[in-house]
Amino acid sequence: MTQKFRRTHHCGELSENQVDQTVTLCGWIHTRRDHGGLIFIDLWDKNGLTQVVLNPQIDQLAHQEAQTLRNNFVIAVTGKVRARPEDMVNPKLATGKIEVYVDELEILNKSQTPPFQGWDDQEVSEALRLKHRYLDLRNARLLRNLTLRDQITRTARKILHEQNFTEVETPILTKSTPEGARDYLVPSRLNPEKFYALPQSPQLFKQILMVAGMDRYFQIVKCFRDEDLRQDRQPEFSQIDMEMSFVDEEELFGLVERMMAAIYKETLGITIETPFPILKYQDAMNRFGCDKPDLRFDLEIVDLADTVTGTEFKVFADVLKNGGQIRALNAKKSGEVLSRKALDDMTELAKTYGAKGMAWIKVNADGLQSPITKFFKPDMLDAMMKKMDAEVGDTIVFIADAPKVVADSLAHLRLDIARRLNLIDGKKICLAWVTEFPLLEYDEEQKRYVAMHHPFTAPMAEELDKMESDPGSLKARAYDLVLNGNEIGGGSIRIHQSEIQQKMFKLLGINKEEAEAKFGFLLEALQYGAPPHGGIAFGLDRIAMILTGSASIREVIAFPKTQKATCLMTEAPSEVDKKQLKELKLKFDLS
RNA sequence: GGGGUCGUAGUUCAGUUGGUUAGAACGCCGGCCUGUCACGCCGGAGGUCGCGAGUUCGAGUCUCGUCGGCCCCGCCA
Repeated sequence: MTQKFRRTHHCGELSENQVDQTVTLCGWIHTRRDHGGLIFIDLWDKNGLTQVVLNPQIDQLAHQEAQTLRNNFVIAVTGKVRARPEDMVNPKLATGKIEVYVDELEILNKSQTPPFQGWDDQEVSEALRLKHRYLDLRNARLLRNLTLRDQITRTARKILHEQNFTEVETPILTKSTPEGARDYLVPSRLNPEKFYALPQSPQLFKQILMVAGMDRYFQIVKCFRDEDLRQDRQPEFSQIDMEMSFVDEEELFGLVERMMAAIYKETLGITIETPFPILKYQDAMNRFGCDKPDLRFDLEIVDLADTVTGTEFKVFADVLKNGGQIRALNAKKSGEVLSRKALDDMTELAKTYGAKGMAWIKVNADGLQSPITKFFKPDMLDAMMKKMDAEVGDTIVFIADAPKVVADSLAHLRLDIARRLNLIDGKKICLAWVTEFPLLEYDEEQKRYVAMHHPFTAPMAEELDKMESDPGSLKARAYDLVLNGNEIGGGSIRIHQSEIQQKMFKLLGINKEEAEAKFGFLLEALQYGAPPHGGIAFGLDRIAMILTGSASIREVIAFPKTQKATCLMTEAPSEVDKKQLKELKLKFDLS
């Protein structure tokens, strides 16, 4: 260190206890108030602010030098801690009862005028914040977010180590595994025309660690998926990834619940209830229209098919005839809030999920108000209203369409209604397991089944015999952990027998040669004493986002990417030297 | 691939029906100031209105294209 004095304290830790001590503080000039005679400086580091005072009567030289100081300069000051007189105490500052009278001032570095003061809570465009992330990260909110994130990983590591887990690193340069998201590819110089892929998850490696007898593995690990970004999706993100041998759902759930409880306790001081409720996939879909329901409020979907069977209302009749559904939500006591305009907006929302429209009935004191009541006979209308438990002041919204459209639309309308009616208690924490997912989904485009979770997920034991006869009805030993309507983790009990794994590939339309080429190493490993095993992976960024109450995942990532997957600070991705391309034997097709 | 929205001083924004020299606040620069803590007072500098076409006597304002930020659909085993 070339500076004259070594730091003795952080800004923000001095109190009346250090009065009369000589201290050295280092930090950034947050604000400077030059009174001509006295100069006050609020000196900042990540621990807080301390006011330092330069008085020409104490040190002429330091005071003179302080006149050249500007915001954002990095300085070291040495001086005596003084108690502030009663009337000069600043109650807004943690260190407001003291100040440091400077004897010596050293400028450690100057600074350009920054484009914005990171410390302030002034609204600055996110693009500018990302370009100068080093300024932005000084903001107390972001510092808190990153600190909380650190507390999450620290707690997870602690709990998992206590439970005899070992953290093992798996490769970042690995093999491209189709089935799933797009891979990020890395060309291999030593193997021209061949590529590594960045892992979408350490899935296969952690299973192989189980074959190795590692017994309990975890890793806090970066994963990569080359898909479009969202508020809660980045191309590189972090997982708390774990896998256990000789485990079943019950044991795994218990362990995860202890980990989540510890995380809430350590980060926010909140005690959460365990065990978490378990919701079957099909029930979640029927009641909430999605597999990650927000359980902080009650509003549930009601099926009206039985009630409206035989209706002459063409829209409903046609949907029923074509195997569709008619389902509805009752927005209780929404009379005032769900105006005509609001209902129009909700219709637009439903349309984004493929609905052709949204029917509604308002239950007014003087009768029903609706564009569709005229199409129904009174007794059918009565039956519908009874089934919906409709009372004066309620609004019923209907979606009639194919099952997927009905589910998607109503799931989002449910959230929309909750926001409009203020049904969500922000303090509530609703964690739940969703289980018994279908093993397979039929992909219309590819005309084949694809794995809903991934192809290594075990089917439920009692259904093994159906693998050939009725694959579409198979259920998986897969589970998601849902927190306030967000999927924060997902996993499964895996297939540990190579015969079953091969059957699974067959169901997915992956033939022997293909399976061999893509996953041969796993199939081989499964033949050498693979224990029964299962695991789960948590989205660390999402958990941090929810625990910090952040609006976006970018608020809990130090250096996030934009929606076009670029980094505004480094300007990655960028063009590279021709020489580099040549070494990699890469050329672009410019046709 | 598609839909929406935003882009004006360093920053956050205003800018009327298309009309003279594009404004404010904060920040910045200079001066004054010994108890401020969002210090105060006085003065000053600072603009390719994202970029490119077009319409018009005249465009920050209207049209088209394009680039970028954000939100969403598709996509995300």
